[in-house]
Amino acid sequence: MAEIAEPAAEVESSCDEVRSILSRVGEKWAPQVMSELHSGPRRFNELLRLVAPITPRMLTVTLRGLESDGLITRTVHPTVPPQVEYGLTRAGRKLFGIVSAVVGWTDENLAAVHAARAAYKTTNG
Amino acid sequence: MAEIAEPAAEVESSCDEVRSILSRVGEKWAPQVMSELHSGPRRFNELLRLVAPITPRMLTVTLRGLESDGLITRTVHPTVPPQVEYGLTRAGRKLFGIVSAVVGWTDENLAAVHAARAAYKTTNG
DNA sequence: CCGGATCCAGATTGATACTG
DNA sequence: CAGTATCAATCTGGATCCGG
Repeated sequence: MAEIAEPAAEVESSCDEVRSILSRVGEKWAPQVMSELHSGPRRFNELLRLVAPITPRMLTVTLRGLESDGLITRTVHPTVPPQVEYGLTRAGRKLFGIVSAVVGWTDENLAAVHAARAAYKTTNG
Repeated sequence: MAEIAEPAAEVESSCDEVRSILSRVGEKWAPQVMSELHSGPRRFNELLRLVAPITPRMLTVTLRGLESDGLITRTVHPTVPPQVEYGLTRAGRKLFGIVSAVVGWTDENLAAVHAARAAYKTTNG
């Protein structure tokens, strides 16, 4: 299992890959979508309601992005009306665990972040 | 110490804050800058060389962003010529630990990511 | 030496309406 | 149900030149 707080020496090596992942989960709606899928597989319109007020277009874009990086699966059931189910892959679940660590960090450091922002605003514009 | 793989229930609460942090460390040059500062305090032109080929403007923008969130400190030494030293704060070091977890994830799942991208390209675009 | 100011191209996001 | 199409607005990163 991946440990955090490792000194990290090889940030340079796969640097672009890391950034692409960081950017992916940093997209506007990605964390919420992954969070909902972490509870279990969901269908398009379920996500549309759960991740409100996301638009259909942005949900599609977000899902396609996550799918293209192998973080979620898209399963089409050839029924009438059509059913499409989205779910986290194993890799996606692991990555969401790390995102959760960022959530934990944010909770712990929220005061510090706000203080820094206020101080920055005071010092500068 | 923050543990990863926590189920994460409160992603909604501080959701915007989490996203702002995710976006911050997902900025183009932020991981490299934090990586260099993790080794110890650096001056502007040192970073300019180490994080090449970053431009002065983007280094300034990146440093200001990280500073405004309390992830790095900016210390001006009133000498001639002026010296400015940048360093990670305690919160910044912790957050970089989490970023390192993403680096680890990327190393472990690089093959899966590439396979997913290839498969996605084949199926679609 | 350490940036700031200006201008610009491309990427991201959103509102709205429509379809197999 | 599960998306697409189109248009507009905003944000981001970069090139270049300027200043304390």
